[in-house]
This record gives sequence, structure tokens and C-alpha cells, in this order.
Amino acid sequence: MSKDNEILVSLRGRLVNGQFDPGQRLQPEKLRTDYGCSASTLRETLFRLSTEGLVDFQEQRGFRVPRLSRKLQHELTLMRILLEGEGACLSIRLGGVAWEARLSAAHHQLSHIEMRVGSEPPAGHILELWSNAELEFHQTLIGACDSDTLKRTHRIIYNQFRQQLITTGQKFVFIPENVEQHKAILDAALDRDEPLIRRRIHDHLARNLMQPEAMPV
Amino acid sequence: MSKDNEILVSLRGRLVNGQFDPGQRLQPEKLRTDYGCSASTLRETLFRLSTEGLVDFQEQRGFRVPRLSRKLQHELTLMRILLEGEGACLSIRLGGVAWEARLSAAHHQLSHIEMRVGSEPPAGHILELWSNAELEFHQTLIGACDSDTLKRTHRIIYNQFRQQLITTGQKFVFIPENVEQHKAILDAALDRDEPLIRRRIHDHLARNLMQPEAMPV
DNA sequence: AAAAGCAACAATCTCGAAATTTTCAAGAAT
DNA sequence: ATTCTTGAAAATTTCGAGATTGTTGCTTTT
Repeated sequence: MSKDNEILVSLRGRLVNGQFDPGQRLQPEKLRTDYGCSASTLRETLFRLSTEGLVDFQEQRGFRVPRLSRKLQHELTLMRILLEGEGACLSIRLGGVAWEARLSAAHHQLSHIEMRVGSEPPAGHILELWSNAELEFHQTLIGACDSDTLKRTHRIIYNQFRQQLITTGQKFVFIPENVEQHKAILDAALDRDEPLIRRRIHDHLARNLMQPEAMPV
Repeated sequence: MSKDNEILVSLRGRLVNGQFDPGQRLQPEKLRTDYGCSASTLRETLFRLSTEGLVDFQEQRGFRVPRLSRKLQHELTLMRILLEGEGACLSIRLGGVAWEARLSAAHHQLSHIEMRVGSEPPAGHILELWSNAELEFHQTLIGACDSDTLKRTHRIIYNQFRQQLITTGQKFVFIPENVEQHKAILDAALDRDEPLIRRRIHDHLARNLMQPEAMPV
């Protein structure tokens, strides 16, 4: 893999895992030390990430980590409901037993982690583990739909969502209700009930639509 | 505006207007002549456009104009139905009289052009004119929704759609039924009938879901 | 004749530095 | 005291060249 691509993957990972502070400047000259490459290479990468929404770019003013924004989180949630709802319904229509199996497996993994963390909001490495498992579940959910475009769009939206939420504070990421809600989504998928899965995906994500008090932004 | 950005806008325009052949290589060294800049600058720009889906990139193999693909067109149509349906409904809820006025204006412009071209498939400059008017109408349709994310996503999808369709052959772009369909969408918007506008947007775009014979790809 | 190996060529990838623009702080003027 | 200039410092933008990798056509081998 080209250096360029390695850096892209690594930086994207750091961004979605909240390893930079919101609003922090991302200067090619500074980041060089982390990757041992030239500033131009990093500039290239940062431009790519800016098109994905993970980095803010302003002409002649450089790159920054996006700031936290309630409105953006709201918008991203709406998009997730839309894309995952549609993708899940398409998957129900097109997916076979193999898909059901993958989804069950993903749910099993996820619920196993959720059991372990109990009602404590996970932190650090555990948080990343849980977050990856949740991503896997939601990606598998739409995985049997035949639209690469939808999947790619969803991945971009999800990354932005995760970047926002993970830096917002871990207590908002994990909620005990998740366990039952994920189970409910799985059941609807196995029952191949499209309207029901739409509703359950909506209910599952809608909690992000109004996080009243206590949000640091 | 920085040179970088000028080139981005210009290249994007050329790509969505079908001024390159599908599958054609886009080599920084070759494109230099068009823009009088260095290859590195063009490489940067091409990377950005690849994230938008307007350019294909393969590691160590450079950039290419995406090939025509029935499947991709199908997927993009599905995404348009999803995004424009949702965006239009949100606009209906949030838009005021000013939005109705803008939409009427956009429709008036569009139908004026559609009258002029009659049933002949437009070509060359007229095609571009019509295509811009159609974009304006569809963008205004979702313009009053308060989600920048949805609008940005829609713009990216629409650009890819236009790139595919405009190079496919002009006869597929323009269809006489468009005139009535656009009118029907406008009416549903002014009536603020959400289910109806969803259905009409679907019917309007669904013609792209099955273009049976005679497609050059 | 077909396949494998090789060498010359072309394109991509990476880099560091020059040119341009912005930022910031100190001093002058109102 | 506030605003306006000025100039040095820092950051971004742009560039062309060297390093690396892929491609092409020719030769050799089986």
C-alpha cells in the first residue's frame, strides 16, 4: 500500500476515534513528525478527508478538526435513519440465510460486549471495542443491499456521526436501552418485517434527536 | 480564490458536463497544459474529485473518468428518490412563502426551456442549459430543509448522476413527460402534500430504474 | 508458437524549497 | 484609549525534480 493510503487510513482512524480535540488545527508541517513524510503528502490526505466531512478546510486558513455541533449531530442522525432504514429494507428483500447468519453473529458479538460493560459507560479501549462492534452490526444490517453507493454514503455519514459522538463524551454513546433495541432490530430483520424494522431503527437512533441538557455543545 | 480551488470547480464542471470520455485517463502531467499549473496541484484536485465519485482512482494506476454503468445509474436514482423525497417533505414542513416563490420561479424557468426544446432531445449548449435548470429546480425543492448534510449529499449524488446520464447519450436525458411531471411535483409542493410529493418524485425519477434496450452500456 | 524473462520507457509517488498569503504584535496617529 | 499602519513571523499554496513503481515491446527459452 502506498504511503499516501496508509496515512489516509491512519488519520481517518484517529479522527473517528476522537484522538484529536474538536477545533484543533491539523497542520501538515506538524503532523509530519507523526508519519515521517512530507507536508505535501499530508495536505493531499487532509483534502481527501475534508471531502468526507472528517476535516474542515478553509482556503488559505488550513485544516481543522470539526467542532462539536448539536445541529450537525441532529442532521447526521436523520441521515442514518434514512440510509439504514432503506438499506435494511433492501437487505431484507435481497439477503439470504448467509446474511441472517452474519447479522446474528454481529449481534451476538455486540451484545456480548454490551453485557460485559453493563450499565457503566465504557471508556478508552473498551469504548473503541464497543464502537467497532456497533458499526459492524449496523453495517451488516445494510450489508445485503445491492447498492454500493448507499453503503459508501452510509459509511461516510456514520464516520462523521461517530466523530461527533465519541468526542462529545462517552456517557452519551452508550445507553442501556441499546441492548434491547439492537435485539429488536435483529428480530425484525429475521422476521423480514420492513415497516417494523424501519420503525425500530428510527426509535433506536432517535434518542440522538433530542439530547436535552448536559451536552457540552 | 486559490488556483487549487479554481481548478477544482473547473474540472468538476467539465466532468459533470460530459466533456471527457468515460474511461479516459486523467493524467496530471497531461492536464497541466489546460491549467498552467504543476502536476502536484492537479493530483490534489483529482483526489478531491475521486472522493466525490466523479473520478476513479486506483493506486499506482492513476485517475480515470468513471465508466458508464447501468448498475451505478440504478443506485444513484434510488439515492435521488430517497434524498429528494425526504428533503422535499422537510421543505414542505419548514419552507415559507419565500420557498414557494423560489420553487415557482425555478419551475417557470425550467418549463420555459422545456417548451422551447419541444420533443426534440436537446444537445450541446441547450442541453447544458436545460440540465442546469433541472438541477436548480430539484435543488430548490429540497432547499428549505434545514439539513446541510442532506443537501451536500444530494449534490454529490446528483453530480454523479448527471455525469453518467449526460455521457450516456442525450436522448435519455430528456423525455417529454418531464414537463407534466415537474408540474405535478410543483403542485404537490404548493399543496404541502407530503405522501403525494414522495410518490411523484419517485414516479419522475423511476424511469431511470429501467431503461431497457438501446443503452450503450 | 507460446510463455517467461528482461530492458527501456512512462507514469505515479514523494519530497523539500520557493512564492504567496495570513496572522500577530509593536509603534504611530487620531 | 482606540484605531491605523507596518513589518516580521508563521502558515499555506505552488512548484519541479528525484525516487519508486507499473507498462510495453523485444529477446530468449521451452
